Amino acid sequence: MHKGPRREKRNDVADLIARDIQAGVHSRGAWLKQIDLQTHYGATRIEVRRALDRLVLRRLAQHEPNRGYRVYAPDENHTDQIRDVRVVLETAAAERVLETVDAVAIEDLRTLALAFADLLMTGTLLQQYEANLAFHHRMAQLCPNRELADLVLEYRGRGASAALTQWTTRARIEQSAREHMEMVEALAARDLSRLKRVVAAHIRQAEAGEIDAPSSAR
Amino acid sequence: MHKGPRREKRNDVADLIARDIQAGVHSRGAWLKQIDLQTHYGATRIEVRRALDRLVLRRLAQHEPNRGYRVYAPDENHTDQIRDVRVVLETAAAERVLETVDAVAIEDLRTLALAFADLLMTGTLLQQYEANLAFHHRMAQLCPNRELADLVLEYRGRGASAALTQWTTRARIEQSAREHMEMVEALAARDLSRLKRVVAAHIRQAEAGEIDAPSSAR
DNA sequence: GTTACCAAAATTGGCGCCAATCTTTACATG
DNA sequence: CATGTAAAGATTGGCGCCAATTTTGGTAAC
Repeated sequence: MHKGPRREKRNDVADLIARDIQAGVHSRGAWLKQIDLQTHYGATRIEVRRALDRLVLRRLAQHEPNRGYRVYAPDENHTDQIRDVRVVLETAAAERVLETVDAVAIEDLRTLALAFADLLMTGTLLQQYEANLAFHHRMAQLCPNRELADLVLEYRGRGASAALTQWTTRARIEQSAREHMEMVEALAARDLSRLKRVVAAHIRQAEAGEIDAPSSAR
Repeated sequence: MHKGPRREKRNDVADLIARDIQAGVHSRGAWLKQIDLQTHYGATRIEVRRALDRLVLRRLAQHEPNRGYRVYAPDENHTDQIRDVRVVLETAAAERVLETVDAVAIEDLRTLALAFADLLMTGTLLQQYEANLAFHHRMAQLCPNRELADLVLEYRGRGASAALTQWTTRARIEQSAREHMEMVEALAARDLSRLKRVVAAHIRQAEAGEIDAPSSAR
């Protein structure tokens, strides 16, 4: 387990630790000792240091000189703000997707949305997670503004992943699957306001009606 | 010169280099050689490396393994995309500013806008640049979503700075000053659509009429 | 004159070592 | 038994060294 693939450690270590922080493996306030991290993640000392430095920039850890790094679990306020930013970015991206997408790409997306829906019955959580990721990645790729698309994907990795925190009930996952389908339908119908509404609701994990005011998060 | 204050080198070196990149000291595409940087900024090798790593995360530099770091050099198409992202971010931020700003803050902004306008006659380009920066920094600070505000400021540093590339004529700078004032007026009048229009026009450096379609940039 | 190739120089980037600092333990003192 | 103090241990974090790689400069061959 401790010897994953060797490619691109440069980003990976920070992402792995970030994932584990959000999954609760490292409890908040706990010290992130460099020795533990290098043994646990199979990384070298320098990679660990770089990762810790990046976690500070992401506000997932804080640094106390000569003491070390400790987990700084994002407070509720902060995660709300990140979610708010995601709504801004993804609705803007969706708007640009809608303007340029063609029928082939829409069918492609529909296939991915259906694949996710199918896995609700038969798949493991990991498979569902990956199918969900595939759908959103494809959606981002359809955004003609690559810069915006990259930013969307970057911020998807920030807030706690939905698979761990928000897919609490089967009903909630099924709701996500329905929202995927509705995005595809809105794209096919070129219905911009509907698309933006469902994208925002999907991120906020709220009913589409509740999220009309794009301002609640402070 | 090479012995600045010793506090908090951890962030400072990256910020110093970032500032110089935006000021044009390091031309785009140029190699950021570690030895040059440590002599020029009076920093150690490790500080330079950390700074370079952070500049990559901020997308102000690119890393090529075993070659080094070079100043990020977006092509024209990419620059358009970054500008498009800035419109998305700053209009969203402006919307959130409008919802929470009070009369005192508006007067504060008006003072900064007037200070910029005054410098059009009397000030140097550098003073104008800094007054412009002060106005936009204050505007960002008024955004209750800190994450969004930080992202706005980060993206202001990407793309070429307006002072060097877009303030080509006196008329254009005066237009910028007028737009600052109009933002203040729109805030005071709680006129959201007007505010968004002028913010978008300000970024695109186009007349407010031309930019209604938020989609032109690919 | 141009191209191919090889050697030398320069640069990056990783690793180990060690000093500085903080924490813990042991001990002495009241 | 509590408390203050000093030594020992553990951890971080910086510095120098060196291998890997690329670029440069020079030389020979065509």
